[in-house]
Amino acid sequence: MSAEPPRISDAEWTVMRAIWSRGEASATEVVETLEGQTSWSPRTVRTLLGRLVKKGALGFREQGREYVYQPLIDERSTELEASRSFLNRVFDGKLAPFLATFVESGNYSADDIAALKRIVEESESNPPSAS
Amino acid sequence: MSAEPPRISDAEWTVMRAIWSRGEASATEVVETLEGQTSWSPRTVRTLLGRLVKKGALGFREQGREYVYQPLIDERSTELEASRSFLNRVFDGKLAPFLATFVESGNYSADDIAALKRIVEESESNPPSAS
DNA sequence: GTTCTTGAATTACACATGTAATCCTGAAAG
DNA sequence: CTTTCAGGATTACATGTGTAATTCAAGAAC
Repeated sequence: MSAEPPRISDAEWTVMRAIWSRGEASATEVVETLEGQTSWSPRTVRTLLGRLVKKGALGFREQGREYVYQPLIDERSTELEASRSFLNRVFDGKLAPFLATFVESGNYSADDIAALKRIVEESESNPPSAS
Repeated sequence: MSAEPPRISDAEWTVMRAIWSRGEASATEVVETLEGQTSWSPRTVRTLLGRLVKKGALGFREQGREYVYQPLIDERSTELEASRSFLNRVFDGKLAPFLATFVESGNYSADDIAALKRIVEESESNPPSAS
């Protein structure tokens, strides 16, 4: 029934995150948000916005001479899909080896540990299905 | 000093994992390994092997009429780099939101929880640096 | 009203990627 | 020796991606 979720490229993720974080945003606002984060020309940002519209990731309404863009895809589920696809590609779909490799390298923070703890506790009262 | 680690594409990851899992492998062996996992033509597999050599991800030695390919890049560090790059793209580099989103969806196994537990315990005796 | 400006739409362009087919060469088969 | 075959090397080709420049049209400024 529903179409496949569009594939979001690397650069496009940057734009989507800017818009998700604001709820909606005009092209100019996106450009401003991304200055300092990237060194893209405003042209480039507009190109990416256009591509995201064509892909069905963004919609827009006209506000005077400008477009105000809003997400048509859900942040959480898009992140989840990307996570799944990443784990499949690199870790055969398994979370544990990802954690092992990642954490082994020391690339995590106290926040991350807190998140882990919460997850472990939760899972104890509400166990997942088998491996 | 050392060159940038090569970017490995989606299809190339499949090939790399096949070779890492065997230590080294001839083209024919890789093709055989991937039958059943993919529906690629043997041509395609050979193309990917060639590209990985050109990228510096694989080396080879001649064995009779065939090449035997071996990894030139380390599995762990390549995985780590991919993980880092993924987290940056999708989760602003932060592990905790990734875990939250991923685990919230129920996409994890008892194994994963066990891995989490181990990590939490370890970190208690050996805390990470600040966020 | 004519010109300037600014957005959106269209076009550009090289390199990456998925997915092979074709070409070339040396070894195997006869 | 001549023909065949199997591998590697080269070429193909549409689509995606990063990164913009150019064009077009309507409102803003004279």
